[in-house]
Amino acid sequence: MPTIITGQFQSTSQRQQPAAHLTRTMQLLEKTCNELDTELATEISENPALEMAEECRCPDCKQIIPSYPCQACMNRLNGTGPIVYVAPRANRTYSTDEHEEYYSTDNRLRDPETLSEHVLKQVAPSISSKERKIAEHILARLDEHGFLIDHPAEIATYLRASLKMVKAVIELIKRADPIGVASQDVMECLLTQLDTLEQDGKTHPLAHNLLANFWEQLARRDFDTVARKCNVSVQTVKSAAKFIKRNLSPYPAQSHWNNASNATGRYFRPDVEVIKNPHKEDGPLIVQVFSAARGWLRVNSSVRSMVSKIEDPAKKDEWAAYLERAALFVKCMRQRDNAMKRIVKLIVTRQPKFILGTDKDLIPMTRVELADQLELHESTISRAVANKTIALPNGRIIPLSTFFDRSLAIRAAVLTIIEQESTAMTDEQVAHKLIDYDYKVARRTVAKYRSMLGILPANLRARQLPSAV
DNA sequence: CTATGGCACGGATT
DNA sequence: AATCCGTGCCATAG
Repeated sequence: MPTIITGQFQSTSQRQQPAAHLTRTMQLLEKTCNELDTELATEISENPALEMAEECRCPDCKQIIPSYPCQACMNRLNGTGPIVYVAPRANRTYSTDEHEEYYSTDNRLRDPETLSEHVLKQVAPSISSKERKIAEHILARLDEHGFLIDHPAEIATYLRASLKMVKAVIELIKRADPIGVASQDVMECLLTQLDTLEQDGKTHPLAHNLLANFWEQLARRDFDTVARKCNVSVQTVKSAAKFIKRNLSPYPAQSHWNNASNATGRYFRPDVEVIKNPHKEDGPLIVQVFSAARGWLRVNSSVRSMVSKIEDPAKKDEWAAYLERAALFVKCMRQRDNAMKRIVKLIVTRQPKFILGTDKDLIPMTRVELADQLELHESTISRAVANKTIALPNGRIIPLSTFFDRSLAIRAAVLTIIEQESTAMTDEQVAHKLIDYDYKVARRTVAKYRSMLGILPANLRARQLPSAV
């Protein structure tokens, strides 16, 4: 068996590759490390010729090593850009303090669980099976903020349930952990949260009235008018507003996990992790690409030697097929890991400032550029990046696709401009200011970015930016 | 009259 | 081929 660890696949048609290898590798490439885990488990259980050795081997040089990463390979790579290596998920070294928390207490990293599952778990025990079906449907129809898309009546018709029952289930869900989830709008959500707080005895006398009747004025911080109409002092109104801002969150999904861009969830355990060099402060970044579970995946050698001794031809074929399949799987798995490694290495090499710095340090790049440079097909990059997440040294876990976000840096610039403004700037003015930062965008586009950032328009933004609506 | 947001078009990206 | 993104045009609110 020739070794394949250095194998790369070419997009050129100069040599017809066996399709099975290629497609299988691509399938594996699409999977996140969590999905790969289950894939691997079934493959191993179905195929006796495949084994997961306990010994720890370096995926690069294949030497037996005491722990990841392979010291020899690290030394070899030292000095030339980031150190990137493939690591099994279970075996982690480099547990600096800040790094350790990823795997223990930090609840962003518990097992993957979507918002829907999270809520369903809470309400399920106390409802009937019919109600449960309704709950499932409702939870499947939440938008990215955690609001209900459909009208309750629609749901009732669709599921042929009574409107009363649907409403009851919604009420129940609204009281579950991200309080206010499945509300129909911001207002309903806030009121629900306030209600729950009141039941706990924590409340502000003015809060309810303010929310229900003076939301508009509150949003534009027009405290004077409110104070006059309520017949109380401005100070009281301000304290009530402060109470609201501190204790209530307009978007239920956001309080649950801060990354609003993924309503589908599964953004918890990263596929890639970048950490600072624990030995040298300014040393090369250390990057782990997580692969299948633990240990060293290989074809079981005792099975192989046994097969050659089998007499019965039918039996022999059967086992030979197992062997072949195992070899294929191992090969594809290593190709997959190798491709991931190369891609991630290039990304990290190109974006050190973003990884260590902030959003505005992101250098725009496209998948095509990477594909050219790595001599891979652009769809290969797409697969490798899709649905994957990366943990940055500062603890944030973001989608790998963020690196290909054309406008992230500009949005960051918009944010800083507006934060530093003395008087509220119109979109036009912001657009003009952006030229100083070497960004040329239309006024309309600034408006889009602004709303993406959740910043109110200039006329409602007299002084500061409350993060509401 | 000005600033903004909705709609939709076209070009780039995947 | 499908999707995403920036932008222009136009209606509307203040």
